[in-house]
Amino acid sequence: MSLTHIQSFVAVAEEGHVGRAARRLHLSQPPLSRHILALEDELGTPLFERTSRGMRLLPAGEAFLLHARRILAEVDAAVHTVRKVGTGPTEQ
Amino acid sequence: MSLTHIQSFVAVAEEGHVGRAARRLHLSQPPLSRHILALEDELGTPLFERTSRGMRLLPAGEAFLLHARRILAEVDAAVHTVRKVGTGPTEQ
DNA sequence: GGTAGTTACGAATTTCGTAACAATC
DNA sequence: GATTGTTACGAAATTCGTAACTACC
Repeated sequence: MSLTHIQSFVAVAEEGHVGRAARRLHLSQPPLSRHILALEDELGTPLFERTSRGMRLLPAGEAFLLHARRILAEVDAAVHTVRKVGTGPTEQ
Repeated sequence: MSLTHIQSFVAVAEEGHVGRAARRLHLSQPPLSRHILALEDELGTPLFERTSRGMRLLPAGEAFLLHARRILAEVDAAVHTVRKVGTGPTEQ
């Protein structure tokens, strides 16, 4: 599991479409499709239902999405906090 | 930034020593040292003070440690939640 | 036949470990 | 000189993109 995979998952979940998510991430479809497959393989369960029009979240995917967003938000918060402290009062 | 880097950071923060953290992670020292350097480079500020006996957290590192632990805990929770839902009532 | 996701495969990138280095006691 | 972290560098592993494939309207 990697942050890249998590970002990919969120993009596909939000777009409901690997192709659009790939464009949004400036990536081609195959690697993005592989990210999702790797995630599903690692978690041991499918996260999406493949329809003729795209990808629809399964219950496991809905559950993962909540955590995924929290993880990415926490990473963001970590970066901002550290940058603030790092350039803070004691720093030259 | 990757989850691997975050795990490496937490191990070094807890051990106060790259060598011990490397053994704990089943990794050799150089890659682990590089993980920390990459993290510091990406965050734009040092996280540790290098002493003659090991690594001591700087204020920026202390701040990052709180977030890092939350990120790893959230990843863990995501895995467990999805596994539970995935093998849940609707699944065969 | 058009639109969707996936698989094959070679090229580019990343990451590892051994060895050598630098610095502090 | 022993113990620490870091840099050099070649080998191994990963990840990418193009092209080809499969499946469903």
